[in-house]
Amino acid sequence: MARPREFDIEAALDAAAGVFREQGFEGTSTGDLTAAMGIGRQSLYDTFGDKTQLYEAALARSLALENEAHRGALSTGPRAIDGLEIFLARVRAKAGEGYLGLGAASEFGRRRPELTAIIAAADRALVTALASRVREAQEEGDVGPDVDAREAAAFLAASVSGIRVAARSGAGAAQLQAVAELALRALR
Amino acid sequence: MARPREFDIEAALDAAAGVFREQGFEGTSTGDLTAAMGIGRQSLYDTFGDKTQLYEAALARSLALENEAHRGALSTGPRAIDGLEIFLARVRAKAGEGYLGLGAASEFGRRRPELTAIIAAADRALVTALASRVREAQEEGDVGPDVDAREAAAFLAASVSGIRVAARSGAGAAQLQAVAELALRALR
DNA sequence: GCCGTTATTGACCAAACAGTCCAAAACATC
DNA sequence: GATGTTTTGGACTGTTTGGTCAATAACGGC
Repeated sequence: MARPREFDIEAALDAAAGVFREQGFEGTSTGDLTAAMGIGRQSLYDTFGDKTQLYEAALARSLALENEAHRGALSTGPRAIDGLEIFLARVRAKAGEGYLGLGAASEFGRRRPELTAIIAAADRALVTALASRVREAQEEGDVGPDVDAREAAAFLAASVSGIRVAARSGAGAAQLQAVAELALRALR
Repeated sequence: MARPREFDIEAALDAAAGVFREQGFEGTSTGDLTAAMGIGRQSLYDTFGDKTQLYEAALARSLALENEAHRGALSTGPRAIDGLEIFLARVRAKAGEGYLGLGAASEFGRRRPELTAIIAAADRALVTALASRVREAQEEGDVGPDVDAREAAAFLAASVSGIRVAARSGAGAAQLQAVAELALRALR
C-alpha cells in the first residue's frame, strides 16, 4: 500500500449530495463540489470518475439512506397505521431541506437511464415496504378492506412527492400536515 | 413606427418553455433557445431582456395556460365531483410531457423570490378554484361533510404534483390512475 | 423616395466550465 | 532510511457559456 486517502468517501459523497440537492446537476460546478467536499480537484476525479459518476454515486447513497430512514419510521408504533403516520410525519419534517431524488427526476426525467434505474429501484423498495405495512393495517382493521395494498402504497409514495414539492414551493407546516392527514384518510 | 418583428412573441415563449421544461434552466444554453424559438441571438435579448427574464416570462405564461385549462376541466360535468375527476384525468394524460412549474420549484426552490411568487400565485389560484368546486360537491353530497374544502383543495393540488413526479420517474398510466382514484377517495 | 426607427445577423468578448498533466508530498513496506 | 505507490494541489487547456457590438436589412410616415 501507499499513501492513504485523507478524506472520508461517504462524508464527501454526502457533501456532494447536499450541493447537488440545492443547485441541481447543471447548476453545480466542479469548484462548488470540491469546496463543499473539502477535497482537491484531482482527488475528485481519481476517486469518483467524473461529475456525472459522482452524481450517480451521491444519488444512490442519498436514496439508500432515505429508504433506510423510511423503513425505520414505518416499523414504529403499536399498530401498522401508526407506522404509516410516523412515516408521513418524518417526510413532512424533512421536506424543507429538499430531496435529491426529486431533483434528479425533475432535472433528467427519463433521459438518463442509469439515473432512472436507480430511482425506480428505490421507488419499488419503498412501495413494497409501504404495501406490506398497509396490508398489516388492513388486517388490524385500520384500512378499508376494499383497498388494494399495492395501489395504496403507490398512492402514499405519490403523496410523499406531493408533500415535498409543496414544501419546496413554499407551503407551511400546517398545510403539509393537512395533506398527510387526507392522504391517510383515503385508506379508510 | 419601423420594421415589425418577424416572429410571434407568444409562440417563441412557448418554444422556450418547452426547452426549459425538458432541460431545466441551467441545462439550457442560449443557443438551444434561439434554435428552438427560431430567432436570432440579438432578437432574444432585445425582446426578452436576458435568459432569466425569458425564463420568468415562459414560466408565467406556462402557468397561466395550465391554470386556464384546469378551470375548463373543473367546470365540466353534471356534478362538481365529475369536474374534479375530469380535472385529474387531464393532469394524468398530460403528466408525461412534463411541467415547467415543477421544474422551476425543484431547480430553484425558494431561492429566486420572483419565481416563488409566480408559482405561489398560480398555486393559490388553483387551490381557490379547487376549493370552490369541492364545496359544491359537498353540497351535492359527493364529498363528506366533515371535509375542510380548503384543505382538500391543497391536498388535491399536492396529489397533482405527486402524479407529475411519478410520471416523470417512469410510472405507467395505470399507476397514475390508481393514485388519482385514491386521491378522490380521500374526500368521501 | 427619402428618413428615422427598429429588427436581424454574425462576429466578437471575457469569464467559467469540465477535465488533464505534472511535480511534490505522504505514506507503507522492507 | 531507501523504495515504490498513491494522493494531493496548482497550473493548464480547449471549449462553451451568457451577453454585447456594429453593420445591414426592412419597414412606416411624410
